[in-house]
Amino acid sequence: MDASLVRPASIDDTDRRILAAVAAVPAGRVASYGQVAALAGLPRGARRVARALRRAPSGTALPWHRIVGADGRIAIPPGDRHREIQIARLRAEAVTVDGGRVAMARFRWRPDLDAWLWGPDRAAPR
DNA sequence: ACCGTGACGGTAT
DNA sequence: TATACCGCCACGG
Repeated sequence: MDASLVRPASIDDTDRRILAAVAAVPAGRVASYGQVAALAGLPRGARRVARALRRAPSGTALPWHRIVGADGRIAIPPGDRHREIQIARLRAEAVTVDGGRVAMARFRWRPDLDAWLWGPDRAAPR
C-alpha cells in the first residue's frame, strides 16, 4: 500500500500541529496566523499556517474563522466566498468586524489571561 | 533550477 | 492610521 493514499504528503505532521493550535482558539476570540504558528512551534511560519487553512476542507469542524492577520484584518481576499463566511461566523460569536478587521486589543486570544480569569479548560468570555 | 505569488509579519515613513 | 518595503516559506508554472 502506498502510504500517500492514506496520509497524503500534502498534510504532514507540521500541518497537524498547526490544525491542533487552531482548534485551541476559543469561541469569541481570535488569533493571528503568526500566533498560531508560534503555538505550533513554527516561529516564522505564518504563511505555512495560511497554506494549511487554505487547503483544509471547507466543511471542516476546525474554527478556521478565528484566525486573522496580526493587525486584525480578515486576510481572505475579496471575491473568495469564505471571506464573508468568516465574517458571519465571527459576528455569530459576538466578535465585532469593522472595515474588514477585528480589534485585536479586545478580541485577541491570550491563553494566559484566560487561564487567570477563568481557570484552565474553560471557554473564554466575550 | 528560476521565478512569480500569497488567507503573513515587522519596520520604517 | 495607511502605505511601502522587505524577509520568510512553500507552491506551482
